[in-house]
Amino acid sequence: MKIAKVVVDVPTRQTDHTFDYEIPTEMNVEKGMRVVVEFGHRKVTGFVIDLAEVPAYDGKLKEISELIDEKPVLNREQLAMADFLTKEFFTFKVSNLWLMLPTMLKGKTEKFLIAHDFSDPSLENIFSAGPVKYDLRSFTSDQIKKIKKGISNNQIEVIYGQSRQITKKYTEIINLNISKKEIPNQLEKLSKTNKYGRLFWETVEKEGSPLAITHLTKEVGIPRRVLNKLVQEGTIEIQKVETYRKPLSGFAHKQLKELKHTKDQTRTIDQIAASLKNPEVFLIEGITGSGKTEIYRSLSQKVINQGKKVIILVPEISLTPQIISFFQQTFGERIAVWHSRLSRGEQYDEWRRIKNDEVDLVLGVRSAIFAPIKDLGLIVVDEEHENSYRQTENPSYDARELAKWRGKYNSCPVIFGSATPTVTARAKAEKNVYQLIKLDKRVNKNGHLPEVKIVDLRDPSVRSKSLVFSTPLKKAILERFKNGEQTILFLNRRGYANFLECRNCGYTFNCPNCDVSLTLHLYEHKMICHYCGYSSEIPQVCPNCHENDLRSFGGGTEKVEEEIHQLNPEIQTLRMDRDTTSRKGSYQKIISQFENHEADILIGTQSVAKGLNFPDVTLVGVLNADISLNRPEFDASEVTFDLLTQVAGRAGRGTIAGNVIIQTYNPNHYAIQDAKNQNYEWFFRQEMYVRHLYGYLPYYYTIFLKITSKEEMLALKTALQIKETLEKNKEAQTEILGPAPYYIKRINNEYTYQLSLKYKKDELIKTTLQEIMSKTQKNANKVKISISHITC
DNA sequence: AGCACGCCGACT
DNA sequence: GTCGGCGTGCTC
Repeated sequence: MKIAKVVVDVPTRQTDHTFDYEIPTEMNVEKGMRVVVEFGHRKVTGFVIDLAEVPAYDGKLKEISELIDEKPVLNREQLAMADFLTKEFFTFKVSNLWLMLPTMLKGKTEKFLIAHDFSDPSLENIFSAGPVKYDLRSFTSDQIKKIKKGISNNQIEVIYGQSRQITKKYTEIINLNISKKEIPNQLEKLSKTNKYGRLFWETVEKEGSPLAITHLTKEVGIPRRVLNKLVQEGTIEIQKVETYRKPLSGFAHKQLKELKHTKDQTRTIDQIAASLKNPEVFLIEGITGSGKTEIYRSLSQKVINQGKKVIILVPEISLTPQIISFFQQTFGERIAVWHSRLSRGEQYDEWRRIKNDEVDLVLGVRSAIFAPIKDLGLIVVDEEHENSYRQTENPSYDARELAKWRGKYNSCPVIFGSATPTVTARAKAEKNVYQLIKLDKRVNKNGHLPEVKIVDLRDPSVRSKSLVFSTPLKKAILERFKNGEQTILFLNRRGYANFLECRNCGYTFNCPNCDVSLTLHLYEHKMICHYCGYSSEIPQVCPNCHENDLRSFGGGTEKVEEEIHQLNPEIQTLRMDRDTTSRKGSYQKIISQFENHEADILIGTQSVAKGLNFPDVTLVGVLNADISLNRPEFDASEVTFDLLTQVAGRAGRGTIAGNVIIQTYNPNHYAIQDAKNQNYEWFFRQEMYVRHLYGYLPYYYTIFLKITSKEEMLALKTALQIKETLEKNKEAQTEILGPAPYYIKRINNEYTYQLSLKYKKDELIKTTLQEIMSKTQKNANKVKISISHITC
């Protein structure tokens, strides 16, 4: 008997294993194919991840109902990758398998109903239009009863189908029915006045066939009717062929001139090139402008020349047309891009190009690490410190961990590159787990680092009437405006104010569902909770004492904008935060407006800190460096240091030197001091000391368990039970901290308690966690448990 | 009795 | 995730 081991598309702990199905004799099933199987009383999609001759299950096996794919959609490496993810990140196998497929293939098997008998008039208007999706929520209980009855007496038929249809793009091309040698003959036969006929044959002679019809009609300018006539004559034929939707088709295709490498670049390239067959990890610690991208390009070329392939990961924000064309200039059509702005069709076609071996290099974001590329010879993770490489929503994973995994699997090097590497990565380099390469010189020697000044907000002499600007920053802003230079202001908080208080009675406005204050958004005229989305009107008087003496605290980007206008109404501002960039294209629009000097000041959150390049910006103001510093996360200092270093890099990119002003209540904090001095190595030493002191990464791995319930005591009780189980099944050195209330205990009326596990080496704890997850599934609707495993 | 509702467990 | 089985408790 031929048996398929199937992972069914039912993402729960209890079904997170394979189910055996018999393969019908005529069915050609391979590993990595999707199938439809009967599972209980319904049909679901499943992945065949293994084949066997003997069943592991005692009961009677069902047969596979349907084969979805003619060829495997997942290769062996991807199946193994899904395995790794399940073990490392405690996620469901199916969910991990789905991660590897383009959206267009992510269809579920759904139930549809067709009525054959409209004897019941109330059913007629539901079913007269054809098959109806069987969704209990869309019917009334009365209708459900009738439908069930209809199914049992065969008046209604149940069919199964895939929820998403695959679309392909077709292009019409012309094929010649005559040989090329006969073209001069054809030309001679034409009458003098037949200019389109002449144009057609001349084009075919010059460009060869087949030719796309759109090319002939749009670019060459031959009317369709002329082509139709040629078809009638029998000299040509029109054929429909499938073509790829190419996101790169609009890009210019100029040849890259050979770049001269600096000594540093040559040294780096040689060092990595010497171990292209080893699964080594290199960490390039290179300041901005040290020419890392050219190193990646040059190494990719070497790898591809040896017949191998490359994945280059970059953060979403860095995947700009410039970097795409940089790689395209060398590799032309043989590259694929992968990012969230691709349409479903483009994504599917890029995926197929990669799978069909038509691509040597994949340039993409986090999820590009799943690309089905064969014969990997190099993996690059640029801006290694970016936390966007970690997906926190389920199924969670870390692309950096996967990069290392694929490096080992393919026995090829992995390069992590950053100006400010994660402390964890840098520590591994210290222990020679990674090979450290430092680049501390700029390719363009004219670039200069901006001068960074720290303003101590505790100092009364710098305080002004303004809630958001100190006197030195205010002065600097007005100066730049006078000189016609541009300024970027960074504040990691959107809205107008994050706090509203009655000065008469002290009443504060909190979210009714969460333990947080409501944020005042003047632009939308609402008080909004940033955690659950609750919103209410902006109050005019205090609901407690009815006095009209409300005051706001904790300014956000809207407040900054308002104060700028109060400072000088002539200053033009642009605001870039989640509220102004939610619409498609709005992000790009703000950038180009600022580039064209339509505004003097760009105010924004996170997004203004990263990757932008405005040569005319000479001042960068960080309004409150403490917001990210005070976050209750173990890596708050690291994130702050990275952020400040990045923001500072936005100033003085042109010919005029730049200035950076950082406002803070913690002027002596090492993260702020080291960012001021742009001294990564110093920061690394001090952060390592702190991490050691508190037992955090990289000294200990950390697993966070969040236990959430609508009933607070149930959450706490479950957390305590889990702790007890863990205590009994762990290595001696593993520490379990908590349960402690999550830093916001109540979100959306659900209470969260947290356990933190710290360990150096503990395989036992992982199995214990898997067991705990499957046991507590029983009252999953009352208590939710989520695990996050921090490895980088 | 008749049913609505919630909980539980099986699913190859 | 989804559905059937089963116990509980409410209504007629």
